[in-house]
Amino acid sequence: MFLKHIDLIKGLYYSKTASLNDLSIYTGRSIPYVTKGIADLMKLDIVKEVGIRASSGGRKPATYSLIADTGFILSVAMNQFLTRIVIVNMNNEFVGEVQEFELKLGDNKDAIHSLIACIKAVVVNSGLPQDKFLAIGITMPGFIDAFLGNNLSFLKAPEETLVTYIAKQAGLPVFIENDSTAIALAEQKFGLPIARNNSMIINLGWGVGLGMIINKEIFKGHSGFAGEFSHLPLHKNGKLCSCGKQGCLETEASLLAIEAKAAEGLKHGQVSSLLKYDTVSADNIIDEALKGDAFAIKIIAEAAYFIGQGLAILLHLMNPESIILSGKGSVIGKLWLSPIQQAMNEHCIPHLTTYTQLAVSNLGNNAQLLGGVTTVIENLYKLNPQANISEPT
Amino acid sequence: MFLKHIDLIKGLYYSKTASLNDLSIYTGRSIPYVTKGIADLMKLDIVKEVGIRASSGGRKPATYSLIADTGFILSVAMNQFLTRIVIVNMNNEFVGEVQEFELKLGDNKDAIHSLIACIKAVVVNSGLPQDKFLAIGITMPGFIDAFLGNNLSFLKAPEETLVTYIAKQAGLPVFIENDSTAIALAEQKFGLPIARNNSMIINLGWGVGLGMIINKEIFKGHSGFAGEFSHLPLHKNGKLCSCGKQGCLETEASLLAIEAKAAEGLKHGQVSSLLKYDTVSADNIIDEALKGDAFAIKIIAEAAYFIGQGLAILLHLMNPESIILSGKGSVIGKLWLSPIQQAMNEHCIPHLTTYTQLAVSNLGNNAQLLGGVTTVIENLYKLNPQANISEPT
DNA sequence: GATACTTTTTAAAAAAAATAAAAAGTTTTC
DNA sequence: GAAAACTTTTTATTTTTTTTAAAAAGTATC
Repeated sequence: MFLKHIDLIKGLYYSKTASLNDLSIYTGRSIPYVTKGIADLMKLDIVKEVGIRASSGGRKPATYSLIADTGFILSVAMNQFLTRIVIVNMNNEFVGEVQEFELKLGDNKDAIHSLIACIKAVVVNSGLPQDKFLAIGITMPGFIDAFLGNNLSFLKAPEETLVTYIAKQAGLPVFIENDSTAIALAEQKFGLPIARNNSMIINLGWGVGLGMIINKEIFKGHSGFAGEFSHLPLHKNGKLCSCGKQGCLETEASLLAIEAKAAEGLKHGQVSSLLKYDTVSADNIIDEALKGDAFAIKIIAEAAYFIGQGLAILLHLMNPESIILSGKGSVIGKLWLSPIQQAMNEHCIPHLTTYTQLAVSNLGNNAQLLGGVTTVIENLYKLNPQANISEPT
Repeated sequence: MFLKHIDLIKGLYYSKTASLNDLSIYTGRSIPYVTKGIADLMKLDIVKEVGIRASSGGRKPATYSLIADTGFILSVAMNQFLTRIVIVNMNNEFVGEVQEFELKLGDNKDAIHSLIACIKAVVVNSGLPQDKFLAIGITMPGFIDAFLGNNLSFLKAPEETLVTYIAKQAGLPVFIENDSTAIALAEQKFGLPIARNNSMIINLGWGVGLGMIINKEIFKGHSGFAGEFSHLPLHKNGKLCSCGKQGCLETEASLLAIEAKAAEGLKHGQVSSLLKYDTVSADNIIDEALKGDAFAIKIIAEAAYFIGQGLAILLHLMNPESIILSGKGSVIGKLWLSPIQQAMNEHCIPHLTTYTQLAVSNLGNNAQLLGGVTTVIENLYKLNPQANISEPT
């Protein structure tokens, strides 16, 4: 009964409020079918009617929404150094503040236990009953095997898959996804309209990630490794990359590369407001660039130009509707835009750039957290319904 | 009645012989539905039962095929210099020989009229009644707007679209497609099994074309320009490309580039069996390379290495199941393979190449012609059925 | 060589979509 | 400014398609 209507729940979740007609279009099913389904969900107290919407001519449609506290999702967004956790209700609203935990992913045998402790703490401190949580969505860097539930790069679990281990410890279903893929999911569902059909989502972070939306769907390639933008062999700089090769794009264009360049510059006597910090972090550089520090702006623009070079290649191959700058680094979106556009124009077939819009995400630093939620929603059909959204028998 | 069963006709065309169960899987419809459909098509004398197939245990299935002379398709495969035309029946068999016509596409105001004359000649000489032809499928280089039916690069028609003009002159429906896309279509339908789901089809010809198969479907991008592999900005050689930029991949790796390099080498005193030709053509180079000429092999290997460099980028981004070398140049497939594989290994993240198979097409020089046929079959639903496969009323 | 297991085909029931009609608004027009 | 014409949503009915079940026709095994 409940499982049959998962697509309606997804449609309502992503649109927040929808009419029967909207849902018929979203699900691709007939209006009578949707009408019956919504009636069922209202009987189960999962959906409620929220009002009548204006019409451009014709009868005004009734609109429906999910009931916000029917269930909650725990979204866990990890990067190399920081883990952020938030609780989200069925109206896609954050419940309480985003909580941050310093947690080093690489070279840290204890990472998985720290992670579980953080998750438990957030669940307990929320004051919400455990059975109100639908599932946990964890998003993080690395080669993720979402099917088996393992991260091939970080967080090895003892003698079972990462997902089953955390699920057992936390007492909740767990789904995992790669951080860049998660950000692409978030942009697809909650971002700009031009990001929905054919879009390249760039994750500006400690690497330069790429999530691809092709024909409205996330594309991960034959074995799940598509979108390795960060390791495109574009430079002959001899710099060794974490992947083992030399000259990868990320050796010149990631936040890590920017940090290194800043440190190098300051050591050689660069004048900059960055000098006031003991050790210069990416966050410092972002802050000072926003305040107008010339040196900070220059090294960001340099990295942006290299990203633009890579994007020119992407443009030739994929001819996307849009390229969206998202992830941690996108909060200084405007600083990236013009050098990227410049590089793209220089390196593309004439006029090819006119078919693709370059834009900064409107999701800010929340993209990855929303991607974790989306990962759960997309996997809703795998949950045993009785365990969570209870169905009157 | 007929239109409803187009998907069954497509399934039978591509598989040549199929059981009801095969067709149910192919069309995604239930067996009762397929059973009724095939019965309908048999009444219309479009399909016949061709026998009973062996079974791996259980009742032997009846198998069905299209009746070969129900209709014919004219496939026209053009390149910069040569146009090849063949008639194909409903069992995907060539009827008569492939006919070749020298026809220059670029800088030739008369090209469209020459083309129409060639088509008319083939139709008349076939001795088949005009109304037995379903449609004409024309495949050629250039930016093709398959929706409107225009080639933005070559063959401008006076005051209407290219498709409507040729259709009017030839008295038959016309569909057009880009040559590399057509080759990808042919590989998808008639090529190796590994080319069906996620495959990059390389068209080794006067340029280096790319047709992408993503999630079992041809991907053309947001505005139809995806797959511009030939113009990836990978070289700093200063060589001007036909696209207006410098250093495109095709300036080093296409048959045109190979011709130029051969001429250059011979002028500077290279020892080679190529010296016996007045002007060296790509066909000569291919021939002599096959016979073992060291110089010919060397320049082909050089070009192949550059293609491999480009493919490394493709591999990082798309993580395909396979890369298929197809098109005119694939007849010397084995000469390309090892330098391409070498370059891919050198420029890819370790192990990434192990997930992708590199293979030479089994369709030889027929890929583009088969692509023209496929273009027609894929557009079958647009035809007025009564005009061609006649339906008893 | 009878029994157990597969696969295909046919028949009956259930589900979903397409169609048609009704209801409820908007906009146009005289 | 009210009636006609047009839109859009909702409800009811019919048709199409799928699902389920059963039968038919083989193959493999002990």
